[in-house]
Amino acid sequence: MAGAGAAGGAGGRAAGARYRRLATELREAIASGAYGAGGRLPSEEELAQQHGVSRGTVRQALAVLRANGLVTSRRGTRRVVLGTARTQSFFELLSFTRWARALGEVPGGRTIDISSGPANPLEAEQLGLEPGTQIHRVLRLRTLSRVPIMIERTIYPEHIGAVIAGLDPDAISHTEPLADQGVVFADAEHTVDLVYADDEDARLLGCDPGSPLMRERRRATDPAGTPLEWSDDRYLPGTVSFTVHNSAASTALSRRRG
Amino acid sequence: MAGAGAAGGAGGRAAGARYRRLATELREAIASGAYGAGGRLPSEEELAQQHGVSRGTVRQALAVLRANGLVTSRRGTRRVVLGTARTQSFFELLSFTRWARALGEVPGGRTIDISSGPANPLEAEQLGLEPGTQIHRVLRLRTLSRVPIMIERTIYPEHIGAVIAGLDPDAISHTEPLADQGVVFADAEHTVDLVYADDEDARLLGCDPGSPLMRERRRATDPAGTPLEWSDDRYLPGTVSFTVHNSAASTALSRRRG
DNA sequence: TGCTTCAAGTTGTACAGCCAACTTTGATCC
DNA sequence: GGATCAAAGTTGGCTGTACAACTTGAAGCA
Repeated sequence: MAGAGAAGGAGGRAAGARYRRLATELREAIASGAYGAGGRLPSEEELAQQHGVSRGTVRQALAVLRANGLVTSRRGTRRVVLGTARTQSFFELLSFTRWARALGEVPGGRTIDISSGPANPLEAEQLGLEPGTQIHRVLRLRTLSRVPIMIERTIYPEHIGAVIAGLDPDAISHTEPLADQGVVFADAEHTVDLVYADDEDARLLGCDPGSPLMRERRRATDPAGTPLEWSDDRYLPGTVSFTVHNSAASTALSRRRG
Repeated sequence: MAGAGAAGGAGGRAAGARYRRLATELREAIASGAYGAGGRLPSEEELAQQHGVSRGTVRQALAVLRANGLVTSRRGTRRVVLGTARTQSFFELLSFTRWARALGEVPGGRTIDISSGPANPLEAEQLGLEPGTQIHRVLRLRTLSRVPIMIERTIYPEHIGAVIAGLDPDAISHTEPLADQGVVFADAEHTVDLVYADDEDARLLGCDPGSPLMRERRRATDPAGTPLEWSDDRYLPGTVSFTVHNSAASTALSRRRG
């Protein structure tokens, strides 16, 4: 069996690459407590034989768990289980709706304003376009179980905005219909800081002007690096926190001045 | 030349693994604009020949850049340069001193209080110890160019605290001496949210009690997953922001309720 | 012009093997 | 009893090979 290939070879019953499926299986096994809290994983060789794959494929799967902070990884000893699970996915961070549902809460959204027009220089830079290019703007109030939580100001390039504009105005999720239309979100950059509510923020969120808010600014791109959306989300205090795992091996987090 | 091995084989002049050195070289090449903004990288095969390594090693190096959000990565086309550079390292996030120096500012620290004693239940959980175990506590005011920026409350398990206690009280960095003593920081989990200054915060930072602060709570561990420190850092508004890059392939960021 | 088809180029996935570096354990020795 | 050393076990690192999946641009055709 030299060179089985990705989907054409032996397995091929489910979707995705073999190592991804293996990573999911291992994540679920850990979550179910199969190895215990703080327990040791089987050796790479054992896992390879158990699942009928090569050691290289096992290592790819384990690298995923490692990056998510689920297991340790050091030379000389078997891997140790750290967190029992972290179901959080890339999309739960991108989509307010997905996130809320994963929490077991009821997401809501009221579209305050929707418009399109030429991008000002700032907006153009955020979306990597030339100033004056047509863009779409959406302002929405987001709720959890009918309670206002966050105010969301998003801008889209024209080809994305056209899809958004065609949606049901009462649609709760905007991200999911995009995915259905074949728009692929691949990367995102999130910046978190503290700002003070302006008059519009205060009116919509029901707080005082000048009161503090958690701000998350986000730029999402497709696999080619082309910006798909840029958003400025402002949360009422006490409603969210952001958690990051990083390691000496792979760092994606940074602290910035101001 | 089948199976050259890590440091024993051909190269071996500098420190670290071959793919890490290659990743650094590529990062610097990108930062210097060698491939232009938005330019294309050479193919994996070309890079392999240019640097005298196998394609597998090139791919390991590129995976690092990918995780840092420096380049795209999609099947069928050459990689495209995204960000021009992100020198930020794991340690600049861990160490206030390292971070400040990378910014070109002068870091300062005044130790307000240092003590040791048995851990209360909360502290014990944060460090993964039994309640009542001896721990060390440090309270410090951090400054940039003599201006107060942040208040830092850190606790250490005994074996680390012993090293801290032996330091010069005026030492600016605590993390760096630990590294010199052979303490290896491998992983960290950071949680960012918004809190209101208590009386102590306000007195030390020179703000009003109840005024908003950015809080970063951090747990750092060694390669085996054993906690080395737990810290609660509170920044004055407008002094910092936190940025994260994540992708559908590897997610380490999550948003949480409250 | 506009469309399809094809071929070349590039990255993704998977396999196999080898050695190095490190951890742990147990045996040996003093 | 305690320190030292050897061996086994495990992960890290690197190479080589093969094929699949995808992107792109050019050729060909209507």
